[in-house]
Amino acid sequence: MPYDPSAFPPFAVTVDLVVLTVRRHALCALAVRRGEPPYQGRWALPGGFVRGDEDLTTAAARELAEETGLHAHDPAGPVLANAAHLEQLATYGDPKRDPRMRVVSVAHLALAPDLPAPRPGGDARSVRWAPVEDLLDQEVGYGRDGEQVTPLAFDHAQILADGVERARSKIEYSSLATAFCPQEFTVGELRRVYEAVWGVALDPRNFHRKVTGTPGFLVPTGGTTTRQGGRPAQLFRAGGATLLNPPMLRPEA
Amino acid sequence: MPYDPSAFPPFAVTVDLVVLTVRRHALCALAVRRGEPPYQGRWALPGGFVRGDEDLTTAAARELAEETGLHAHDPAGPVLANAAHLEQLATYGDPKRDPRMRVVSVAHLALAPDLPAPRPGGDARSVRWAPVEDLLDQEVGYGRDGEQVTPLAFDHAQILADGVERARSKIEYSSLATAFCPQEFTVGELRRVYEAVWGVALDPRNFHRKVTGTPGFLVPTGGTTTRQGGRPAQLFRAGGATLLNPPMLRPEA
DNA sequence: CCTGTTTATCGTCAGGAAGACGACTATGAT
DNA sequence: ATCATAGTCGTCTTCCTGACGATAAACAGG
Repeated sequence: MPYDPSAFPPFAVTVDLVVLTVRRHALCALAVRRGEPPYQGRWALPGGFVRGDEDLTTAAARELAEETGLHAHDPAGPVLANAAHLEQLATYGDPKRDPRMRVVSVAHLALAPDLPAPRPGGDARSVRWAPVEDLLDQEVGYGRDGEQVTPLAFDHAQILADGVERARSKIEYSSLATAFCPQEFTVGELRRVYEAVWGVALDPRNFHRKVTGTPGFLVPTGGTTTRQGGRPAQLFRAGGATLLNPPMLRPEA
Repeated sequence: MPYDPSAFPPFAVTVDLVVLTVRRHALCALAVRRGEPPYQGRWALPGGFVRGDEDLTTAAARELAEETGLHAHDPAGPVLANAAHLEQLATYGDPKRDPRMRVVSVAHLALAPDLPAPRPGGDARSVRWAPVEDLLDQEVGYGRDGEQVTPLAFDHAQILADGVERARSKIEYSSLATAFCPQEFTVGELRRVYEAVWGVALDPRNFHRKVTGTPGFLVPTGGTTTRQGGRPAQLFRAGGATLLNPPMLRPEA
């Protein structure tokens, strides 16, 4: 394949973001409202074009920062307060996925703690956190304020579903669930993350035994807190371990 | 983002293939020799441009068929003799990964049984199966015939490493290892697949208990065969189950 | 102050799965 | 006949999990 610009068709390349967080015991995703056709007025995943001199991950981190103010977590860099986990998810390139032109979208998955000030972007009406089950509802779904939130534009329902499935399976065998937690958190808060992402109830005693017994998963900080009423809980931060062995088992049924 | 062709830079989009098989107890990948610059004469992964009206998976399947004669396995279609598992792996888009122009490559992973007639493509000198450890050797590596096979062109060493890691982890919790086997195979042959992919030795008795005790993994065909000398073994084919629960545990250390 | 409620944490017990490994079986090679 | 090679069946111990009782430390309300 010699270098011949006419030998290949030009593509537009975008990054789309599945940004997940846990709010009020529910797994939520970031959605933006489209201002122009196609799919004008419909909700979509945040994203944008990759620039000519930009790496894919860089483009995803830039879009993430623009939409949420979150920084992608750099393992080599300093520990940031507003850091989110960011990884590539999959690439979607159906010739008809965008009616305007041939667009290949490299979807990324970001996991973020619940933002203390949930002010993603400047325009509150055009960006929102929505429970993923509302966004993925097969029937027409409505948000808390009664606004229609589905179906998502383009193939974004498929992308979101893939991202949710990736998150659900990845917290089984990695310590990624801590990406949904603030820097310091309790075992109960971590358990509620698992419960929200998986949509199941977990036994608090067995969960406590499992996470505290896995070396490198949690590091006690020494402090204690009462955040939900009840007995104060120990505070932990994420340990260095990234892989959980043996994994956290997701209840079947 | 209104439709404005000048608002985004054009990209070339390619598919690259990590085609893996098990030959002579070693995990091998398909490599092609480059005929033109850049990296002329170096080995690379097979791949090519995505056509203007083509889905990414379709493009990968087309390249796979062109290079190997293998068909991508379609779960809805008939059972083909020369069927390989094909899935998207990851996308690589560093601005400098191709010195000629901006190329985004959507890498795919294919798993194939050892071909009875290992004649991939027409030109035997330009296509070969090479053990992945030779291709990934940090030092300059040489193939069986003493020919230099590393370093691979472009970022293909990274792509290959990612594909190998995907295969290694995926056979843990799925029945994907059967994709390396012919339609009918013995427990011992399946075990040698695991041993080759993971590079470890497994206990034949525990392995036998595990795979025959997992419902839906293996279906006995009734026949028996002696392929390696020794007592004849039962023949099986892959069952319908795709997920292994509990998973096959990869020995640590 | 006392009691009930909530959340956290520790302990116990039975069942299942896996690693280590002995034993037996059915072929081919010498 | 004997040995080597592979396949298959069992046993035993250990570890992990799920189910669940019990205790601890906070708060709310009478």
